[in-house]
Formats: sequence, structure tokens, C-alpha cells
Amino acid sequence: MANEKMVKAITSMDEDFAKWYTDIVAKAELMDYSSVKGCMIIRPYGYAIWENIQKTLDGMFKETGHENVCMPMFIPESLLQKEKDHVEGFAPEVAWVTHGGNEKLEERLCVRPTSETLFCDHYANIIQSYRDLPKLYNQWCSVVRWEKTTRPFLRSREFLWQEGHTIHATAEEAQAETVRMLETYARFAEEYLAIPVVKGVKTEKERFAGAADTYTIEALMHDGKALQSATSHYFGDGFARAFNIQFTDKDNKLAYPFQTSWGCTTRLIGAVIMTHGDNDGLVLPPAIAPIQTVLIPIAAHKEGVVEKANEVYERLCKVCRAKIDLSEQSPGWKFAEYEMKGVPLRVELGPKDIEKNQCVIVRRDNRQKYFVSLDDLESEIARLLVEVRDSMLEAARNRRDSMTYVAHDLDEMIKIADEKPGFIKAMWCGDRECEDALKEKAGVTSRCIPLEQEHIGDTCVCCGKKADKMLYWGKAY
RNA sequence: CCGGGUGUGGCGCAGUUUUGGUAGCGCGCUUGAAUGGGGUUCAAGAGGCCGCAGGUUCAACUCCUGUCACUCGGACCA
Repeated sequence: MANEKMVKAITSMDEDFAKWYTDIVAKAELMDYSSVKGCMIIRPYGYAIWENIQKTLDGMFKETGHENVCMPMFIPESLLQKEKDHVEGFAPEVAWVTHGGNEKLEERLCVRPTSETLFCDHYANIIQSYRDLPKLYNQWCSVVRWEKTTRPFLRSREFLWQEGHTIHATAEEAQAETVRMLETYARFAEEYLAIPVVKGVKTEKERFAGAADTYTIEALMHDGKALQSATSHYFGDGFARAFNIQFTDKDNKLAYPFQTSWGCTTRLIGAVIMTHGDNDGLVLPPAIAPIQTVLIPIAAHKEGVVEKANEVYERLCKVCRAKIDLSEQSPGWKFAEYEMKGVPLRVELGPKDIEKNQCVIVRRDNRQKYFVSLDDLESEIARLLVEVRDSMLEAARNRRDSMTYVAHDLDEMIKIADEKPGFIKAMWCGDRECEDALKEKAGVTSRCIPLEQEHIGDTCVCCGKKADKMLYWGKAY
């Protein structure tokens, strides 16, 4: 059977999920390895996905009044040192520049792992009055973290991201901003990536270095592991105090402003792969798919097929990101190829279709086939692209829900964590010791304290003492 | 960082041990022909400092030492 090779090309996800993942990122031509460990080459098809993510998010940020800036990539060591928790959190994984040409630098420079310190240093210079606030800044850049274990898109030593940094006159305003951006990420994940997420707050243990509160959106991958997909931090005035950022308020008093930061990375691409992909490859949500519809002419050598295909292609281009494949490959080869690349819709057009003034449209997500009159082409494509996104989200949500369990005591927690991959909801007393113990005994970490709380018990899953917080737990990437 | 696995044309692998003797297969690629609604067929070609660096040897893909990368699991992190 001709299909044998295709099946072999991608390792089945049930057989070896990790290999399935790396097969996809390589074979769908999303990335390639470079000669530096943990630094990947994002290839055109992968980068186009990032560009689509970027375009949409950037629009959402700008709609809410944010401006893009560009900070340097180097941070002097003394600047990084200013906030104690922050430097302790990042120092173990920063890369240092020690020489300029052949000369040793007076002070070594760290390659930014994140830019809080740079923004703070800058804010200290430009903010004097309450009239200078708020500043709603964002930057698109790459950062470097010298990770020990690396995986394409999920954990690389250099990665692309977006980091928002805002500064406000009041704590309330900064807190509102933190939540607003969390909501923005959650909406983006669900509407554009078709990935259902749990919105919540991190425990103190999992909090960002230097933050007062860390909000997160947590998604569940196909293999039952959680993936932190974006974070939004409230800093209080901690950074402002450390960097001596002050402003004169309306009452002519000196005050410290309040800050936030929020970010998401190319890891989102990993989230898309591991949420929607299947054993035939990628399945891309239409909103970020570099190619939304691929047109495959059948029996292209026959009279009139190419002409008609080009005509249909022109029409497709007006309603979506379309591609026509006129290459010499067999139709079957092309079907498999674009399925592997996750193209949401495939349009087949052959002599029989032309005769009937129709085309065949096939969905990637569920393989459903539609025979569509060419008169309805544009409207059907538009309708199906929306439908694909909707059913992808629904399928992902159903799967996540079916992999979400409830544990009431430690034995139950250990049993579920051991046997059933997925999220585990359980009550928690708030003690760090219990959190550590659950990691130790059940191998799970706290994912978040969801904003939408459910009452599933009154006692801590670990120690049995009184508990009023319901948490999501799980194994995470 | 700790432990396991793997590095041989673009990709997937064989060859390595008891036998050290100058590299082979499949896919892909190029050319030609036929085919064309699920990875089509036939024919002819091109392509390899055997991860890198040392060492042993007349001779190393093969033995020894070191190193790098990828990968899986663990610890740490987006």
C-alpha cells in the first residue's frame, strides 16, 4: 500500500509522543537545528505562523493603547543586580558577554533573559510627574536563557517573544492592567489558536522572580501534560523601589508607581502542535495558518484544468490565504503533504468537477468532504474556515475536560497522577510544604489557582487541614 | 547538571563486537518516458574528509582517549 511510507514518516503519538512532536516540527518544516545547542532555525513555514500570531496580538495590544518600543539586548551586570528576587531567579541561566573584540569589558554584560531591568532603568529617567503615567509599552524581540534541556519551540536557549511592560500611578490601575492582559491572552488562545485555557494565579512557589502576583493561562496538551502558555505579572511597587522610580502625584507628594509585565513566546507554536496535531501531522487553526486553503488540480495535463484551477485560485486568494500546487507530484502525494503541514482546507478540482461546475473541499481537522458548486465557492470557504476553528476548539475542550480529574485526598491524588495523564483539581491549604510534598509524592506541580473557583471539598488534598482554595495540578512542560 | 540512547550522502538505516584492508541499501534528488480523484511506475544518473579532535597501527567507519551535538528520562525554567 502506498500509504505505508506516510504512516512511517511520523511516529504515532500513542507510541512515542516526544518523537511524534519532534517529527512534526522537522517534517512540517517549521524549524531546523542550528550549530548552537538549543538555538533553532525557524524556517519560513514556522516563522509565518509566528508572524500571524504576532500580527494579531500586536493589533490587540495597540487597540488597548500599548506602544511598541525596542530595548537593547545587553544588560550591565550592576543593573541586573538591582532587584534581589529577580536576579536570583534569572542569574543561573543568563549568558554573559565579557569581551568586546579582544578587550575585556570593564563590566560584563548579560544578554537579556527578560527586560524588566532595562525598562525600569528607562522609566526612572523619563517619569517625573503623574502626568507621565501610565506608560503602556511592549516589545517584540528575542531573549536568551541558557537552558539545560532544550526542545524545539517549547524550550530553546534563544526564543522569540513579546514582553509588555507597563507602569501606573496606582496599584488598582496596575492590577487591572495585569488582569486585562491575561484576558487578552486567554481570548487570543481560544479565538485564534482554538486552544481552551484555564486562567488563574500562580502559587508563590511558581511565581515570576520579583513579582507580587503571576497570572497564567494553562493549556492541556494531547499527552495530558500542562503547558503554561502566557503569563501576566503584577509587580506592585517592588521594582520601582529597587530602581528608584518616583513621580510627583496630584497632591505634590513623591510616590512610587506600580508596574506590570506580561509575555508570550514562540512556545505558543508548540502549544498549537500539541493541542491539535494528529498522527498525520499538524492541524493548524485557520487564523494563524500560513496557507488556509490549498488548491490541488487533478489530472492537470487534461485540457482546461490548469486554466480553470488558476481561475478558482484567483477567487480563493480574495477570501483567504490560498495556495495552488501545480507541481508534478501525484495528487495523493499532495494530499498527504498538505495534511502534514496542517493546511485547514483542501480544494480538489478535476475534469469531472469542472464538468459539473463544482469542486471538492476537504477539511483537515475531521476529513469531512464537501462537494461545492463553484457558484458558492467564496461563501463556503469562509463558512468552513469559521466552522473548522469552532470544531477545533470544541474538540480540544472536550478532550481537556475528559482529561481533568478531581482528587480529594493524597492517595487519590497519587493514583490519578500515576495512572491518568491530565489536570487534577484539588483543594489546597496554602502551605508550601504541601505543594512540595505533592511534587515529591505524586510528581505534580501546581499549575494555577483558577479565577473560577469550584467548591470540591473543605480539606487540603495533602495534609487534610482546612483549605479554601481549589487548584489545578499536573505534570507540566 | 545527573543518568540512558544515537551520530555513516538531504532523510531513514546496515556495516563496527569473536573479523581493522579504504562504504552499501531504501526513500528523496536530477534527466527521460508513461501515469494522474490518497504518498504512481519504469529506466538512466549525481551525491559520502563515516559528528569533531587526538592516539594506536603498514592500514581506522571499525580499537583507545577526549570533545561536541541530537534525543529520552530526572532536577531547573516560558
